[in-house]
Amino acid sequence: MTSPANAKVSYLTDPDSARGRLLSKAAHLFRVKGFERTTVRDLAREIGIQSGSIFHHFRTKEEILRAVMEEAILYNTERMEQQVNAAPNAREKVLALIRCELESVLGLTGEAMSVLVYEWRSLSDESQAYILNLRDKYEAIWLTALESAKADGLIDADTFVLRRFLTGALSWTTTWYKPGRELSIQALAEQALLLAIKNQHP
Amino acid sequence: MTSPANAKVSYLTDPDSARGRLLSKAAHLFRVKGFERTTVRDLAREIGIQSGSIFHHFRTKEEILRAVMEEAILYNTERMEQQVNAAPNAREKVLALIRCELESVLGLTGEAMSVLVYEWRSLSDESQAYILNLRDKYEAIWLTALESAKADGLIDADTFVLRRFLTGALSWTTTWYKPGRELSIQALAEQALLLAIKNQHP
DNA sequence: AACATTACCAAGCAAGCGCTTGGTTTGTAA
DNA sequence: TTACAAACCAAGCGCTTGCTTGGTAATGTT
Repeated sequence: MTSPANAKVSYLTDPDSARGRLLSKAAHLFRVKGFERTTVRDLAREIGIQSGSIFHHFRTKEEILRAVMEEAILYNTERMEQQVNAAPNAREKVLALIRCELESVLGLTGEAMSVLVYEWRSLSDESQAYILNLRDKYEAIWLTALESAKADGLIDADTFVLRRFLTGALSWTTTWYKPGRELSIQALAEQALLLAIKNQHP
Repeated sequence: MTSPANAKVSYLTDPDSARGRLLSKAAHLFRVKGFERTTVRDLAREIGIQSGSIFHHFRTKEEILRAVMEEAILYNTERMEQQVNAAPNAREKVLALIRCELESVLGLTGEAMSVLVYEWRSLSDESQAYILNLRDKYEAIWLTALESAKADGLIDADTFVLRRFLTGALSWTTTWYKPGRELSIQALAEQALLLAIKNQHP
């Protein structure tokens, strides 16, 4: 009974399991302190076990980092695919992608996504290649949507350059955005859409 | 005669001096491997001295990181001030700032600027406060220019949010931009200006 | 009840880390 | 020549690191 039939979120280890708790604590510590500055003793203390016990669940510390990144990107790729398919037109598709990426960066998987962006260099070469492959699929969804928006005349800029500007702009929100009364994620997404698309009401 | 009268770049330690060489090698290694993964032995090997000799120039490893960041931000704040003052109107001022920031991120001080952005957490609390103070002055120049562009009707968006989007978009270029035939920094700056300003020819 | 598997503890090893120390070489100037 | 400081070396100390080991408790499964 490890995976109930009505599991809401695939690809994400049950957060009540030992592995799930370990991964979410790891994402938190890697985010706050960085991967290198986080010791297995820090992580063990946070979970409430001995440091050696961690290596019952993962073979190396780096494998924990890799699992954090893998889960985050698989989970968000799936969410993004769903929402982009549900959107009626190119403009809404781009808006959905922006909102999705903001939610993934600022919401539940925010810490893991930050780790994915900022702790990249701490992965081994093999892990980098593996995660890069997952990222390529994620990016393909973006480029398809941006291309169709350009075909509709909504975008002037080069879509590759635009996507990269957006990647930076959206991921950087994690350093300054505080979920408060002033600015909702939806409002933020609409501000970001203004960066990409020239005429809001054509 | 350590500082010649016709020094082109103030705030930047002479790159031929021991300290200057150490700082540029440090910026390089911190950029490529990250601060924590770079050992003083790595750094010493790169320079060609013994690891202990580093501590003749800096008291701690963290002090090296701080010096790398300090030099980069002081140098670029001065350059930015010069160019923004030389620009004739609000649009040109914003373009100059964008170009300046791209040049600082992609050019000579690129490695140091990346370190400034990505190794922030490795600074001690005191160093963070000190560098933050320098960043505030840097950001004030940006906000002034964006405000006057908004007053001229060139910008719709909230200037604070826009600046933060731009910070992310521009600093992220360091991960993908390769100086080549296809896309010059000037062209990239103009693409970025399209993000910020609605009507290029009002 | 018997077994098998999973989850964990307690202790510690080997390696690598930042940094210190005492002494030697190199550069500059009187 | 002498004087002196800056630059550097050779060696290593004390500590922390990721990870291992051999064993014990908890949790199903038959």
